[in-house]
Amino acid sequence: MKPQYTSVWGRLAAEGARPPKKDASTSQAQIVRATIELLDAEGLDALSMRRLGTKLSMGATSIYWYVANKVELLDLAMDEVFGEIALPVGGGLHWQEAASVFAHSLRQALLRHPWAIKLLGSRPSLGPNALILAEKAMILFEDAGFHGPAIDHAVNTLTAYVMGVTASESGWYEMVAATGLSPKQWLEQNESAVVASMAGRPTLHALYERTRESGDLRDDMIDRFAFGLSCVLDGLAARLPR
Amino acid sequence: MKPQYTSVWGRLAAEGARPPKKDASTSQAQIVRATIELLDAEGLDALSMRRLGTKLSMGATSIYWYVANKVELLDLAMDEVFGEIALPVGGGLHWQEAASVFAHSLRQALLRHPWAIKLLGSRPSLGPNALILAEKAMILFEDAGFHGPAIDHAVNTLTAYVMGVTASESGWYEMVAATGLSPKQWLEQNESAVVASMAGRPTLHALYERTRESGDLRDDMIDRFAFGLSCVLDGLAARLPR
DNA sequence: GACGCTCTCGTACAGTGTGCGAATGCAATC
DNA sequence: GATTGCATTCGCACACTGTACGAGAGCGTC
Repeated sequence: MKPQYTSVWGRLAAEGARPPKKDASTSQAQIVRATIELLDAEGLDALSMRRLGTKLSMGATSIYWYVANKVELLDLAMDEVFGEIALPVGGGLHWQEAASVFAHSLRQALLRHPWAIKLLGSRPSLGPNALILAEKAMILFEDAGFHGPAIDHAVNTLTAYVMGVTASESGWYEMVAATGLSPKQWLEQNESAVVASMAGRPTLHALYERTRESGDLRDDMIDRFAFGLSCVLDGLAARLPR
Repeated sequence: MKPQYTSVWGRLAAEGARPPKKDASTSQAQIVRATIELLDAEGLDALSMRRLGTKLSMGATSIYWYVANKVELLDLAMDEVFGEIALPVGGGLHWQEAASVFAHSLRQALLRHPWAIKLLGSRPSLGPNALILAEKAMILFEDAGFHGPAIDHAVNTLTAYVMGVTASESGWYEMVAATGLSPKQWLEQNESAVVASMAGRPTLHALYERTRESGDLRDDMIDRFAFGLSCVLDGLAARLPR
């Protein structure tokens, strides 16, 4: 039975101490950078190999010399995003502060690259930057005093929360952006529809009113994020063995 | 400026008290049901209008009589999933128990329909079942004693956590399933690659060893889920005004 | 000059979502 | 019963997708 590679990383590792083949790897880096630019600017659906090729002034199929296929390219782009995320470990910070920095950094990276959030659910992250980050996260909670499986559980709880909030936040932004309206305009324009659908749902309706009247929606989102984050961190602290 | 509909729900609400046109809506229900069957059985990528058409014994383009386009169809399917989720409210349960039931139910629904998790990040959920669920969730935390924005924050914290863990859990299952191997086999087969990539990352490596030696991976996943869930619930409880 | 290796790209194939317009079937009206 | 009109189906076409294939270009080494 031949081995089944499920990602770039598996393939690379299996090929052994890979000869980096300098030119090829720098070209690959350029391709990945262009990919991220295109994704950031126009979204996941706008990325096609042909468009990427013209952006790079090369034929669409030439890209395949540096990259096995489109999902591998996306894996590489994802790992680049993981490289942007800060996790200050070993700097004398209290673990809750370090975890908070990490959480905010993760959220911001995902909001900067909304396409990344859609890919997160699709495939596990096993690239070098993702592994470095995972290792740092585990060290963070190990130093905090967790042991054994609890380390893994703590890391997962925190990242799961951040990924979850950020996914819905970014989904909301994208939907609004798709109409070309500002969030405030969107709320006003859809007022009748939303209100109608909320007939008989007073609690939801009250939330809608609060949202519509609030000042800056981005600020609300940050408050919301901070609320949940402190819940998670408190819950983790309560599970620290003493 | 003509209104920009961003989803089925906006369009339906704007069309006013819609004449349900009985035949059409039952056919739409059949289409949605077939869609979900196809998605469950073969995944998001396998859903094409042509395949769905043959499954329904109709031409691909006939589907467009009942459904405006593919993303609207997916919105409808998503809302069906929301309909499967239990949230026992007003039954005399302690709020933490009810929240826990909800969390497990949400996780299981998403694991039953792994495609749904990938769509969750893409667009906000505004279908009728989603709204009912949101309303129930807000009532749950209102009854628990939260006030004002904290109600919304509590709901979001809990659902964000569940969505986040479940996304990575299901991503892992999908990746393993794509190789046709069992999770145990996958770990064995990829041992050398994984271990190599974890050189110099002792903490991560220790996690890998624990995972590889553990009995049932599904059980581990449930433990992990329960750990984070209790963190979140504890954190929420600590924020209850008293 | 001949080889081999790295790299580019044109062409082609099978597939996608969906707009359009012609065709069908069926119910109500004359 | 014939005719009209509407609901519904569907074949075709278009522009587009990822990528396999194979022909070629440029270049360093014998």
